[in-house]
Order: sequence, then structure tokens, then C-alpha cells
Amino acid sequence: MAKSGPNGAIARSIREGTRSRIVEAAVQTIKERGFAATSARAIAATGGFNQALVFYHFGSVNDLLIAALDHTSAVRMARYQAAIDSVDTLPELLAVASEAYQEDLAGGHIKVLAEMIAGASAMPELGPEIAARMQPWITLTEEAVVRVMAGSSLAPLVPTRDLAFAIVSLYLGAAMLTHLMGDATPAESLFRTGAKVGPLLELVTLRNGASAG
Amino acid sequence: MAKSGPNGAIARSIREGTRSRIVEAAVQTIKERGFAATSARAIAATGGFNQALVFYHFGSVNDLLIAALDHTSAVRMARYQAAIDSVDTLPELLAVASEAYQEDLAGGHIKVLAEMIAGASAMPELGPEIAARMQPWITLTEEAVVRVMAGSSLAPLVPTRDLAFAIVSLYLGAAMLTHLMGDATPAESLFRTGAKVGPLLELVTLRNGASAG
DNA sequence: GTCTATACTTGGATAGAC
DNA sequence: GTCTATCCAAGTATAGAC
Repeated sequence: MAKSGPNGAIARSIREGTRSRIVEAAVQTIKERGFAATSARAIAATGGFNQALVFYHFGSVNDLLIAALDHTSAVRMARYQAAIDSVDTLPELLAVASEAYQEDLAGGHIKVLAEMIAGASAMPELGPEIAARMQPWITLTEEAVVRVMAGSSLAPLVPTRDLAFAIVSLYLGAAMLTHLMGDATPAESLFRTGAKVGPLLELVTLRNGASAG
Repeated sequence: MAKSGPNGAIARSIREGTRSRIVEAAVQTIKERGFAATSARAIAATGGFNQALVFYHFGSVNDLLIAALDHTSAVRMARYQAAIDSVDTLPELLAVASEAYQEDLAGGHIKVLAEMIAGASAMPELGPEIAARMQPWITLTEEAVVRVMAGSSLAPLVPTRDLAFAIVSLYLGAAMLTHLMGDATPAESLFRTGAKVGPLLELVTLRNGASAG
């Protein structure tokens, strides 16, 4: 209270601290220029601050990049979780996934993820950090699958862990290929097909209150 | 004739030219140390020749890397094509794919591919080159799918292009995640599950000479 | 064709002024 | 906490001897 004056936006950006300004500049630099070009100097140029601040606040570029991944992951995870929670059937789940993919593609989140994973190959010490941050996505996916399959007679037959891993792999692989091929974007066609196939699969997950004892 | 003497191995390696020595050193360096660490100096150290030879023979490190990708791709493509040609049913195809994946993982080919794709993000000018070299794999996959589905009543319903893209995406995504997670290797479990599920899917692709006109 | 030596560039990271 | 200035390492690429 004592601090807040009439100068809204500026005061806010000061109060939020330089840390988040740096994190956001890092995210934007990855989006715009790719992992390899995201140096401390490039981030500083994007955010309009000094290069040395990266090291003062985060110790190293790598640690900043981890923080940036955490930041975007948290935002996206919350959104996906909400979308998934509002859904009960497999076709709906496919629709939500397709929608989320398109959104993330347009918003550049896909690119950040792809670049970070690509970058993990480049900086081996980033590997475990990123792997750990992928795990929640697999778990999220598995929970969604379990929920959607619940009540189906097929449920006990489905290896949900493998299925979740496969879905995340597919999502990621499609993202990397799309990213690679640029304008061709065959992933879009794939998701459209998925949306068409979804309703057919509903037969598979029909609640079978009748057939069960 | 005039050139070949009693000194077999040494003469051969001279005859084969420094170019292929450099290409092989590049492949091995990517396998062992990753894309980012594969500099002209590192490649030269691996192959035991001078750094300047990279530029003399290939002009730039990037061009050498492209040549290296072409080299491994050609070898693997030939092997996959032969394996696929010897197969007629979907379960067999899954078995072949699973086997190839394990082989490529053990042989380090998966790593080369993953690193190159990762690297493409790093060096944008590599992107189109690598994308162009992925296309034949999608085509190969599509042809295999078409062949295996031929005669099934489902064949006309399957969007083979999308399916092939999905399979390659899955393969690639699983490779990158496995590469990332290291010892966890959930992809192995996935392929085991795939092998178990395969026979069930045979029902789907049964030749239906009876039901057709 | 292959080597040594070196020019040039970029980026991580720190010291020290403010 | 933020800036300027700078050190140092690693890498691309070329010149020129052999």
C-alpha cells in the first residue's frame, strides 16, 4: 500500500522485479531466435537491460533457461489441466488436445518446448532438468486417459502408462517435424484427421453398464 | 593397378579418400559427444587429422554435417527398405519396426538423428536440409502401411499420409524423449506393448476375399 | 592435399565503478 | 542492483609453408 502510487504500469514492472523481466525476455528470445541464438547478450538485447544482470540474478544462462521453461510450463499446464477437467469422453479429449496444439503453435509455446529439448542435446547438463519437467505432462496425459476410459470394458486392457508416453511422444514428434518443415505443417492435417476419427472411437469407450454384471 | 601394392589396409584407406574418413569421424563425433560439441576441431580430433581439412574438403562444418546425415541415412534406409519388403502383415511390420528401433538405438543411429534434428533448431539454415531428408522416411512408411493394408476392407478409410506422418512423429518423439530421459527408456516398454498389441490388430487387416463382391 | 599459424568473432563470466 | 569494461575460452575460417 505504502508503495503504490498513481504511476501504475511502471511501478508494477518495478515491483514485479527484474527477475521476471529477464525470464520473459528469455522466453521471447527463444521464440524469436531459437535456442542456439539465445545468449545472455541476446536476451539482454531483447529485454533492454544489461547482459551482466543475467549472471547476477540467475548465476548462469542455463539456470535462466530452466527458469524460463518452468515459467511457460506452469502457465500451459494450468490451462491444459482446466481444459481436460471439463471433458468426459475421448472425442472431446481429442478436440481439446487439437485445440490446445493449435493455440500453442500460434503462441510460440511449441517452439519454446522444441527448442529447449533440442537445446538439451546441446547442453547435456540441461537434459535431466528438462526430462524432469516432461514427466508431469506424461502424468497429466495418463490421468486424462484413465478418466476418459473409466467404465469402459476395455479399460483394464489398456496399458495407460505406455499410451500416455506414446501420446506425448506423438505430440512432441509432430511438433518437432512441423517446426522443421515450416510451412508444410502436416501436423495440422493429422489433427484434423484425429478430430474426424475421434467420434468413431467413442464406440470403444462407451460406458457399458448393460453388459457388466 | 599401378597404384595398388602389397599394403592393403593403409592403401585402401588412402584410396577411399580423406573425404569418407572425415564423414565417418563426423558421424562418430555426433554419436559420442552430441551436435553442439561437434566442431571442426572435435571432428578432427576424433579422426586424427587436421582441422583445416574439414574446410578444404567440405567448405564448412554445416556442409560436412549434411554429408554425414546423408551417409547414415542411406545406409539405414537400405536396411529398413529390405526389412519392410520381406513383410506382409501388420504384426510383422510392427515387429520389424521394433527390431529396427532397438538396433538403431544400440548402434547410435537414433542419437545421430535426434542430435541433427536438435541441431537444426540451432542452425536454422540446416532446417530445410534435414526436413528434405525426413521426407523419404515418411514416404517409406506410407508405402509400408499401404502394402500391409492392401486387401483389407478398411484400406480405403485410412488416411495413409496422416498415418505415416503420425508413425514417424511417434518414432521420432519417442527417440527424443528416450534420449532425454536416459536410463528410464519408457520407449522400450512402449515397443514391447506394441509387439503384444500387434497380433490383435491383425483382425483389422484381415484379407476379406469372402465379404467383398 | 595436408600441415602450422593465426586473424577474427562470439559468448560466458567477473571486477569494479556508480 | 545496475552499469561499463574486460578477461578468457572456443570456434570458424583463411593464408601460406611444405
